[in-house]
Amino acid sequence: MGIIRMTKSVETLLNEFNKEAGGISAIELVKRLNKKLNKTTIYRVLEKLEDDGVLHSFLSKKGIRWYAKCIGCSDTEHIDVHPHFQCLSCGKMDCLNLEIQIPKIPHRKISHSHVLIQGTCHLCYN
Amino acid sequence: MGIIRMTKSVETLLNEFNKEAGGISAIELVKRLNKKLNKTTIYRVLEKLEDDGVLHSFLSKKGIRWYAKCIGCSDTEHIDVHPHFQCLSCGKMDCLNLEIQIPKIPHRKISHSHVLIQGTCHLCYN
DNA sequence: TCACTAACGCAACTAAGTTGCAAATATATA
DNA sequence: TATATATTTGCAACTTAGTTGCGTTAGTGA
Repeated sequence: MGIIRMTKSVETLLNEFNKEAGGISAIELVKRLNKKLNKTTIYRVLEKLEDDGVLHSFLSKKGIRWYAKCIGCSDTEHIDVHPHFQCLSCGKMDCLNLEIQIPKIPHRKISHSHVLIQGTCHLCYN
Repeated sequence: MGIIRMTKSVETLLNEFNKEAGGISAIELVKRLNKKLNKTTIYRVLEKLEDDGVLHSFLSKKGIRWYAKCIGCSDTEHIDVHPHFQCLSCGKMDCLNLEIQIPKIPHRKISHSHVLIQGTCHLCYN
Protein backbone atom coordinates (compact mmCIF):
# COMPACT_ATOMS: atom_id res chain seq x y z
CA MET A 1 0.00 0.00 0.00
CA GLY A 2 1.39 3.35 -1.00
CA ILE A 3 1.24 6.97 0.05
CA ILE A 4 -2.13 8.06 1.34
CA ARG A 5 -1.45 11.43 2.96
CA MET A 6 0.71 14.21 1.63
CA THR A 7 2.56 14.95 4.83
CA LYS A 8 5.51 17.18 5.60
CA SER A 9 7.77 14.09 5.67
CA VAL A 10 6.74 12.91 2.22
CA GLU A 11 7.15 16.39 0.83
CA THR A 12 10.58 16.84 2.41
CA LEU A 13 11.86 13.55 1.03
CA LEU A 14 10.47 14.09 -2.46
CA ASN A 15 12.12 17.47 -2.42
CA GLU A 16 15.52 15.88 -1.83
CA PHE A 17 15.06 13.69 -4.88
CA ASN A 18 14.04 16.67 -6.98
CA LYS A 19 17.23 18.50 -6.02
CA GLU A 20 19.41 15.50 -6.88
CA ALA A 21 20.07 14.12 -10.36
CA GLY A 22 21.32 10.69 -9.23
CA GLY A 23 20.50 8.42 -6.34
CA ILE A 24 20.67 9.11 -2.62
CA SER A 25 21.48 6.54 0.03
CA ALA A 26 19.09 6.02 2.93
CA ILE A 27 21.93 6.81 5.34
CA GLU A 28 22.69 10.05 3.54
CA LEU A 29 19.05 11.08 3.84
CA VAL A 30 19.06 10.28 7.55
CA LYS A 31 22.15 12.48 7.95
CA ARG A 32 20.84 15.32 5.79
CA LEU A 33 17.40 15.44 7.38
CA ASN A 34 18.18 14.50 10.96
CA LYS A 35 17.04 17.93 12.19
CA LYS A 36 13.75 17.66 10.35
CA LEU A 37 12.78 13.99 10.33
CA ASN A 38 13.30 10.93 12.48
CA LYS A 39 15.21 8.10 10.86
CA THR A 40 12.34 5.67 11.40
CA THR A 41 10.08 8.01 9.47
CA ILE A 42 12.61 8.31 6.68
CA TYR A 43 12.93 4.55 6.25
CA ARG A 44 9.17 4.13 6.39
CA VAL A 45 8.40 6.85 3.88
CA LEU A 46 11.07 5.56 1.50
CA GLU A 47 9.51 2.11 1.66
CA LYS A 48 6.09 3.52 0.87
CA LEU A 49 7.36 5.65 -1.97
CA GLU A 50 8.95 2.52 -3.41
CA ASP A 51 5.68 0.57 -3.06
CA ASP A 52 4.01 3.41 -4.88
CA GLY A 53 6.42 3.30 -7.82
CA VAL A 54 7.72 6.79 -7.07
CA LEU A 55 11.20 5.60 -6.07
CA HIS A 56 13.18 2.41 -6.57
CA SER A 57 15.93 1.05 -4.36
CA PHE A 58 19.18 -0.73 -5.13
CA LEU A 59 22.30 -1.75 -3.25
CA SER A 60 25.87 -0.52 -3.46
CA LYS A 61 28.68 -3.08 -3.60
CA LYS A 62 28.96 -2.83 0.16
CA GLY A 63 25.27 -3.54 0.58
CA ILE A 64 23.96 -0.15 1.58
CA ARG A 65 20.62 0.92 0.21
CA TRP A 66 20.21 3.71 -2.30
CA TYR A 67 17.04 5.23 -3.73
CA ALA A 68 16.33 7.06 -6.97
CA LYS A 69 13.28 8.34 -8.78
CA CYS A 70 11.36 5.98 -11.01
CA ILE A 71 10.25 7.03 -14.46
CA GLY A 72 6.89 5.76 -15.60
CA CYS A 73 6.21 3.32 -12.76
CA SER A 74 3.08 2.98 -10.66
CA ASP A 75 2.03 1.02 -7.59
CA THR A 76 0.87 -1.83 -9.81
CA GLU A 77 3.70 -2.01 -12.30
CA HIS A 78 7.42 -1.47 -12.04
CA ILE A 79 8.53 -0.92 -15.62
CA ASP A 80 11.60 1.23 -15.00
CA VAL A 81 14.32 -1.44 -14.95
CA HIS A 82 17.89 -0.39 -15.65
CA PRO A 83 21.44 -0.90 -14.43
CA HIS A 84 23.00 1.30 -11.75
CA PHE A 85 26.42 2.84 -11.83
CA GLN A 86 28.62 3.39 -8.80
CA CYS A 87 31.59 5.73 -9.14
CA LEU A 88 34.64 4.34 -7.36
CA SER A 89 36.08 7.82 -7.14
CA CYS A 90 33.26 9.98 -5.71
CA GLY A 91 31.08 7.14 -4.42
CA LYS A 92 27.86 8.38 -6.01
CA MET A 93 25.35 6.05 -7.61
CA ASP A 94 23.08 6.81 -10.48
CA CYS A 95 20.78 5.19 -12.99
CA LEU A 96 21.91 4.25 -16.48
CA ASN A 97 19.43 4.58 -19.28
CA LEU A 98 20.33 1.40 -21.11
CA GLU A 99 19.14 -2.14 -21.36
CA ILE A 100 21.24 -5.17 -20.47
CA GLN A 101 20.31 -8.38 -22.24
CA ILE A 102 19.97 -11.35 -19.93
CA PRO A 103 19.97 -14.60 -21.91
CA LYS A 104 17.49 -17.36 -21.17
CA ILE A 105 18.85 -20.01 -18.82
CA PRO A 106 17.84 -23.66 -19.28
CA HIS A 107 15.79 -25.14 -16.41
CA ARG A 108 15.48 -21.81 -14.63
CA LYS A 109 12.84 -19.13 -14.65
CA ILE A 110 14.10 -15.56 -14.51
CA SER A 111 11.91 -13.00 -12.81
CA HIS A 112 14.22 -10.08 -12.06
CA SER A 113 17.76 -8.99 -12.73
CA HIS A 114 19.91 -6.41 -11.03
CA VAL A 115 23.02 -4.97 -12.59
CA LEU A 116 25.58 -2.86 -10.77
CA ILE A 117 28.39 -1.39 -12.82
CA GLN A 118 31.38 0.13 -11.09
CA GLY A 119 33.91 2.53 -12.54
CA THR A 120 34.52 6.23 -12.97
CA CYS A 121 31.57 8.55 -13.53
CA HIS A 122 31.21 11.34 -16.10
CA LEU A 123 32.13 13.96 -13.52
CA CYS A 124 35.25 12.24 -12.21
CA TYR A 125 36.36 11.00 -15.62
CA ASN A 126 38.90 13.00 -17.60
CA MET B 1 47.68 -10.92 1.87
CA GLY B 2 46.29 -14.40 1.63
CA ILE B 3 46.40 -17.67 3.50
CA ILE B 4 49.79 -18.49 4.95
CA ARG B 5 49.12 -21.34 7.33
CA MET B 6 46.90 -24.34 6.76
CA THR B 7 45.01 -24.25 10.02
CA LYS B 8 42.02 -26.20 11.27
CA SER B 9 39.78 -23.18 10.54
CA VAL B 10 40.85 -22.90 6.92
CA GLU B 11 40.43 -26.63 6.44
CA THR B 12 36.99 -26.64 8.03
CA LEU B 13 35.77 -23.79 5.86
CA LEU B 14 37.17 -25.18 2.63
CA ASN B 15 35.50 -28.45 3.49
CA GLU B 16 32.11 -26.73 3.63
CA PHE B 17 32.62 -25.38 0.12
CA ASN B 18 33.62 -28.80 -1.16
CA LYS B 19 30.42 -30.31 0.19
CA GLU B 20 28.28 -27.59 -1.42
CA ALA B 21 27.68 -27.15 -5.13
CA GLY B 22 26.44 -23.53 -4.90
CA GLY B 23 27.24 -20.62 -2.65
CA ILE B 24 27.02 -20.36 1.13
CA SER B 25 26.20 -17.21 3.05
CA ALA B 26 28.57 -16.01 5.76
CA ILE B 27 25.70 -16.15 8.24
CA GLU B 28 24.95 -19.73 7.30
CA LEU B 29 28.58 -20.68 7.89
CA VAL B 30 28.53 -18.98 11.29
CA LYS B 31 25.41 -21.00 12.17
CA ARG B 32 26.72 -24.29 10.81
CA LEU B 33 30.13 -24.03 12.42
CA ASN B 34 29.33 -22.24 15.65
CA LYS B 35 30.42 -25.25 17.69
CA LYS B 36 33.76 -25.46 15.90
CA LEU B 37 34.74 -21.90 14.98
CA ASN B 38 34.26 -18.41 16.29
CA LYS B 39 32.37 -16.04 14.00
CA THR B 40 35.26 -13.57 13.95
CA THR B 41 37.51 -16.34 12.67
CA ILE B 42 34.99 -17.30 10.03
CA TYR B 43 34.71 -13.75 8.68
CA ARG B 44 38.48 -13.33 8.74
CA VAL B 45 39.24 -16.61 6.98
CA LEU B 46 36.59 -15.93 4.34
CA GLU B 47 38.18 -12.56 3.65
CA LYS B 48 41.60 -14.11 3.26
CA LEU B 49 40.34 -16.88 1.04
CA GLU B 50 38.79 -14.21 -1.14
CA ASP B 51 42.06 -12.25 -1.27
CA ASP B 52 43.73 -15.45 -2.31
CA GLY B 53 41.36 -16.07 -5.21
CA VAL B 54 40.02 -19.25 -3.63
CA LEU B 55 36.54 -17.83 -2.99
CA HIS B 56 34.59 -14.86 -4.28
CA SER B 57 31.83 -12.99 -2.51
CA PHE B 58 28.60 -11.46 -3.72
CA LEU B 59 25.46 -9.97 -2.19
CA SER B 60 21.89 -11.22 -2.15
CA LYS B 61 19.09 -8.78 -2.94
CA LYS B 62 18.77 -8.09 0.77
CA GLY B 63 22.46 -7.29 1.04
CA ILE B 64 23.73 -10.33 2.86
CA ARG B 65 27.09 -11.72 1.84
CA TRP B 66 27.53 -15.05 0.10
CA TYR B 67 30.67 -16.89 -0.89
CA ALA B 68 31.41 -19.46 -3.57
CA LYS B 69 34.46 -21.16 -4.98
CA CYS B 70 36.42 -19.43 -7.70
CA ILE B 71 37.56 -21.30 -10.77
CA GLY B 72 40.96 -20.39 -12.13
CA CYS B 73 41.61 -17.32 -9.99
CA SER B 74 44.73 -16.49 -8.00
CA ASP B 75 45.76 -13.82 -5.50
CA THR B 76 46.97 -11.62 -8.36
CA GLU B 77 44.15 -12.03 -10.83
CA HIS B 78 40.43 -12.48 -10.47
CA ILE B 79 39.33 -13.87 -13.81
CA ASP B 80 36.26 -15.78 -12.71
CA VAL B 81 33.55 -13.17 -13.36
CA HIS B 82 30.00 -14.35 -13.82
CA PRO B 83 26.43 -13.58 -12.81
CA HIS B 84 24.82 -15.04 -9.70
CA PHE B 85 21.42 -16.55 -9.42
CA GLN B 86 19.17 -16.33 -6.38
CA CYS B 87 16.20 -18.67 -6.18
CA LEU B 88 13.15 -16.88 -4.81
CA SER B 89 11.67 -20.21 -3.78
CA CYS B 90 14.46 -21.96 -1.83
CA GLY B 91 16.64 -18.88 -1.24
CA LYS B 92 19.87 -20.48 -2.46
CA MET B 93 22.41 -18.62 -4.52
CA ASP B 94 24.72 -20.06 -7.11
CA CYS B 95 27.04 -19.13 -9.91
CA LEU B 96 25.96 -19.06 -13.54
CA ASN B 97 28.44 -20.07 -16.15
CA LEU B 98 27.58 -17.44 -18.72
CA GLU B 99 28.79 -14.07 -19.81
CA ILE B 100 26.71 -10.91 -19.71
CA GLN B 101 27.66 -8.24 -22.21
CA ILE B 102 27.99 -4.77 -20.71
CA PRO B 103 28.01 -2.12 -23.44
CA LYS B 104 30.47 0.76 -23.36
CA ILE B 105 29.08 3.88 -21.74
CA PRO B 106 30.09 7.31 -23.08
CA HIS B 107 32.12 9.47 -20.65
CA ARG B 108 32.41 6.69 -18.10
CA LYS B 109 35.04 4.10 -17.44
CA ILE B 110 33.80 0.66 -16.45
CA SER B 111 35.97 -1.40 -14.16
CA HIS B 112 33.65 -4.06 -12.73
CA SER B 113 30.13 -5.27 -13.13
CA HIS B 114 27.95 -7.38 -10.88
CA VAL B 115 24.85 -9.16 -12.05
CA LEU B 116 22.27 -10.76 -9.78
CA ILE B 117 19.48 -12.68 -11.44
CA GLN B 118 16.45 -13.75 -9.42
CA GLY B 119 13.95 -16.41 -10.26
CA THR B 120 13.30 -20.10 -9.80
CA CYS B 121 16.25 -22.49 -9.74
CA HIS B 122 16.64 -25.82 -11.53
CA LEU B 123 15.67 -27.74 -8.39
CA CYS B 124 12.54 -25.74 -7.58
CA TYR B 125 11.45 -25.37 -11.22
CA ASN B 126 8.95 -27.77 -12.69
C1' DT C 1 62.22 -28.45 20.02
C1' DC C 2 62.41 -23.64 19.83
C1' DA C 3 61.28 -19.09 18.37
C1' DC C 4 58.57 -16.29 15.73
C1' DT C 5 54.58 -14.55 13.95
C1' DA C 6 50.14 -15.70 11.97
C1' DA C 7 45.82 -17.04 13.48
C1' DC C 8 42.33 -17.60 17.07
C1' DG C 9 38.69 -16.67 20.61
C1' DC C 10 36.40 -13.57 23.33
C1' DA C 11 33.99 -9.57 24.42
C1' DA C 12 32.76 -5.39 23.26
C1' DC C 13 31.50 -2.40 19.60
C1' DT C 14 29.50 -0.37 15.19
C1' DA C 15 26.36 0.48 11.40
C1' DA C 16 22.13 -0.02 9.15
C1' DG C 17 17.85 -0.90 9.59
C1' DT C 18 13.40 -2.54 12.35
C1' DT C 19 9.64 -2.81 15.91
C1' DG C 20 6.15 -1.40 19.34
C1' DC C 21 3.62 2.00 21.12
C1' DA C 22 1.72 6.33 22.51
C1' DA C 23 1.01 10.96 20.64
C1' DA C 24 0.18 13.94 16.69
C1' DT C 25 -2.00 15.15 12.43
C1' DA C 26 -4.12 14.72 7.60
C1' DT C 27 -8.43 13.94 5.57
C1' DA C 28 -13.33 12.65 4.95
C1' DT C 29 -17.66 13.47 6.83
C1' DA C 30 -21.12 15.75 9.33
C1' DT D 1 -16.02 24.67 10.71
C1' DA D 2 -15.87 20.91 13.99
C1' DT D 3 -15.34 16.12 14.76
C1' DA D 4 -14.08 11.38 14.18
C1' DT D 5 -10.82 8.20 12.73
C1' DA D 6 -7.15 6.04 10.83
C1' DT D 7 -2.62 7.15 9.10
C1' DT D 8 1.70 8.90 10.22
C1' DT D 9 5.26 10.35 13.36
C1' DG D 10 8.88 10.31 17.04
C1' DC D 11 11.12 7.99 20.50
C1' DA D 12 13.51 4.38 22.58
C1' DA D 13 14.77 0.05 22.51
C1' DC D 14 16.10 -3.76 19.71
C1' DT D 15 18.06 -6.77 15.94
C1' DT D 16 21.21 -8.35 12.61
C1' DA D 17 25.48 -8.58 10.19
C1' DG D 18 29.77 -7.62 10.47
C1' DT D 19 34.25 -5.39 12.79
C1' DT D 20 37.97 -4.25 16.18
C1' DG D 21 41.34 -4.76 19.93
C1' DC D 22 43.88 -7.59 22.49
C1' DG D 23 45.80 -11.33 25.00
C1' DT D 24 46.49 -16.32 24.11
C1' DT D 25 47.28 -20.33 21.07
C1' DA D 26 49.38 -22.86 17.57
C1' DG D 27 51.54 -23.55 12.67
C1' DT D 28 55.97 -23.49 10.44
C1' DG D 29 60.90 -22.95 9.31
C1' DA D 30 65.34 -23.34 11.32
